[in-house]
Amino acid sequence: MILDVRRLTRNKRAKGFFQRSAPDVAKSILGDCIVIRHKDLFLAGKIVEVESYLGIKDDASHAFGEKFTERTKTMYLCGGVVYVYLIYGKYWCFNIVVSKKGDPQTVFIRALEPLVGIDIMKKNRGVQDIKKLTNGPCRWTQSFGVNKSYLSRSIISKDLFISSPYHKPFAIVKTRRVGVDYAIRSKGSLLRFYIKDNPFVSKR
DNA sequence: CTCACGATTAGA
DNA sequence: CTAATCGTGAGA
Repeated sequence: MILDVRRLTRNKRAKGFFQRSAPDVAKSILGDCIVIRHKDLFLAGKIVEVESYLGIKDDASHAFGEKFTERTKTMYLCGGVVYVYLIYGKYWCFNIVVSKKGDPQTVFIRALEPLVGIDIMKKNRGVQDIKKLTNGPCRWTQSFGVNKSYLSRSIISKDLFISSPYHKPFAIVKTRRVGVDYAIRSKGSLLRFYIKDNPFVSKR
């Protein structure tokens, strides 16, 4: 399968795709590619692991109980923009805001399979092992050079978009979300989805 | 202004 | 298993 940027651009996901519930978007985005322009080159990876966050009623969500702060206000925008935040003082977590304006649901991208620009990813992350470039939520963002400047950016643009250039059939595994045991009420919900047997899914 | 902490990772 | 590391948010 040849994956050039032209082909990726032709199959771009449109605005309406993101105006649905987080679990719906999360499941249908599996197997898609995320494409990010890095300087004058494009980086791309296949989305192999995601989680959905349900917003106001989800006690694992930053927007639980209608929490509205400088950080979370982006989550209340209309679906189709990026929500990034810094964790542990050094890593960036990348989410896509979905659903309608005022309903802060998000899809958290946890792992990719590297496709285009692998040499740049190695350089950005300072790691040579391809298996460790993108197999975690803050590993792939490091490889792709994601930082605070991505906050509130559109996920339907020339330099940053989701593409569905092909879809080989695959099985989807549903599990509990990772690292949200503090969420008494929703920690047991099956809101994490990944492609069965894909070697780039993050380790527990 | 102060201070506890995290949707993780690397390393012992 | 634990330390790292700092912006954010809640509270004084």
